[in-house]
Amino acid sequence: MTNINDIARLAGVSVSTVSRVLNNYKYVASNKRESVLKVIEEMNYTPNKNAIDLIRGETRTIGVIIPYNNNPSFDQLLNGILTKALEDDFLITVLPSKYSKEKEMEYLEKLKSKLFDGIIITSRANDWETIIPYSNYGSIVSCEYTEHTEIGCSYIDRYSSFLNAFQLLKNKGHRAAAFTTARLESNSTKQMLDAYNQIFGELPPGYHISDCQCLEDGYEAAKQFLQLPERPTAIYANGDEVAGGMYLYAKSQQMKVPADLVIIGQENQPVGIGLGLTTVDHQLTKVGEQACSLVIKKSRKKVKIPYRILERDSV
Amino acid sequence: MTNINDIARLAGVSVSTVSRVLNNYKYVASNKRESVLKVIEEMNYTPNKNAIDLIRGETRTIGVIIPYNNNPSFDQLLNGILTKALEDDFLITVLPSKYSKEKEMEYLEKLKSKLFDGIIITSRANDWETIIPYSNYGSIVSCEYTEHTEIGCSYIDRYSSFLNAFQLLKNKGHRAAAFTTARLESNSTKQMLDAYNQIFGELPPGYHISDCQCLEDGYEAAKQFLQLPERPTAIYANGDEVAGGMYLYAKSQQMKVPADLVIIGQENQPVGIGLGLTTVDHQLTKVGEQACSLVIKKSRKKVKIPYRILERDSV
DNA sequence: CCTTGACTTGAAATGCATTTCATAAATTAG
DNA sequence: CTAATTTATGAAATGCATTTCAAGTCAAGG
Repeated sequence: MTNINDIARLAGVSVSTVSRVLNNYKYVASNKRESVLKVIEEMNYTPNKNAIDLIRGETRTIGVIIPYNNNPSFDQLLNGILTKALEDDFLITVLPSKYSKEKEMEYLEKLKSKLFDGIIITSRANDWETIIPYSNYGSIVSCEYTEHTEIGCSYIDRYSSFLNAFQLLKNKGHRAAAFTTARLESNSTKQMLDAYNQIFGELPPGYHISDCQCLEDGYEAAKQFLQLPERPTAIYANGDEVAGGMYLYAKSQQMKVPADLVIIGQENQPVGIGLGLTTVDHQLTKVGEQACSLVIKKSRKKVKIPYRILERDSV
Repeated sequence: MTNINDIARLAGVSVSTVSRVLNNYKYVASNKRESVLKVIEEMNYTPNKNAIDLIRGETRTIGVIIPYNNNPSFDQLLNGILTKALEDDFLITVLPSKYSKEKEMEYLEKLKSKLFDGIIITSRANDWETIIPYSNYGSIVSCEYTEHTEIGCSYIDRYSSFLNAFQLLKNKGHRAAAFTTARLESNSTKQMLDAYNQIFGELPPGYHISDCQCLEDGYEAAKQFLQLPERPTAIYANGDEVAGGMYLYAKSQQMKVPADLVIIGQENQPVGIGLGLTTVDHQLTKVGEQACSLVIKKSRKKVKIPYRILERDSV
């Protein structure tokens, strides 16, 4: 491979001058600039990006930790992040964690090793205490709210959105509701339980199923809910695909939505539009865009993204 | 920042020895190894990955060119790629192109500049002639078939799948079918037109609408199709989300699927499962996995991934 | 005519870790 | 008890481009 020294030699100038040409520095005699460019062209030379990143100490690359790479919510976040990164000429490296603490640390180590200028954590397995020291090595932005001042946040007030959704159900005359969540130990699940308690009081046994991700999970969850002795009249699903599965199960039992069963979904996904499901749209694409914007600006601001409830025909 | 020289000095050894410890080289006296590790611990040292990549000449990072980052088909491909990359400890950088030739070249230049060990092209804007020279700088794998021996391929025989889908419709008694595609100038569209011609002969005017991506596009397409003087009895949609939109439009017109209108979708997406749409599943996740596997192995093989038709209730 | 500021250029230092080469000591084999 | 390995270590070269520093030229201003 030809490098900057070869170019300098062949063009009869110093490497400094070649570097100046490469970086469009003003003060280079035009004849020298010409001949350098000519040699670059002839030798088909491209500067080595690793050398540049090494000396500049930055890579214009952002790492994005996502637990699952086949999950529509994280796809929405990633979509927003990519859009913003493209605008500002940053690269995005996707870091799937499967909620493994070790994998997560491995990725944070890569921030420390100068591979990324910053990291966006869409969801995490480790404690903040473990993560925060790494904010010394690059900007870290979270898609979940945290008090810690070292971490920028682009977040949703989920507690409030859950409160609103449950209130909507209560207003329609339901005295309880079943619901699904993703990970049992997540912050989001905690907020869900709190919001439920706030609106409906005690949760009837069997009214909460966790680890739901996809349409099939929703189908199974609905089956379980509807086999309970006190079957729920309303269900909140943590995603429209999950809600879609519930809808299908209800249909298979000759139940009508919303007459026999009310379903409310989340994230405004295509299947929800298709089935006319009412949904709580947390606008994850916007959350992603904002997160990316914060990490690029090395900002530690806390930015709340508004959610909205899209009422369709399932409530 | 502390570097390998600092560690060497503080541990009273040479940088070579520190490097040996770092890379678990066998022949290091255990007492020296201990003291090096101790200093590394104390100084909270992490080697600079850019320096390592520079000298090793490889990054264990693969770039993935995708035209759209909010498209379910490309999400499926990416999903497969990420799964395989995680297994083999490679990183994935997502490179959105929007089918811009310039952006694409920019990304290929990054391969040349040693930022990536290889590139996966899920779909392209440039000619192969323009792309191929870059295969000298790293392995390039395409998710579309090409004769060029420089390029590895993990591909689907779309012509065959379209042939099969149209034959299915013909067998059910349809004498023509309308269909949607993504980009008009894509290879896939060409194959579609050829397959149509093979099965049904000449395409009735207005029976092909391009640039369809999402549910809303499908809704609009169905509207246009069903307003034609000779309205089609069957439609092939380039994606289940598009098909979902068609389904919705048909419903809005009090039409029954499949009695009044037959719809066949593509890629086995959640909305299709939800609506019970028959679909041509090209198994894009597998295509992605295979593509990633090829690029990691620097293989130029041509691997055909089998498709399958999932018959549900819309045909 | 001298000073000042705008140009122009190259040598050398810098960023950081790996790897080759040379050397030497300690074992093992014959 | 040699010869051949194995073990152990450091100096120096290597990968590559940027940036600072020093120094020189040239033209304009006073």
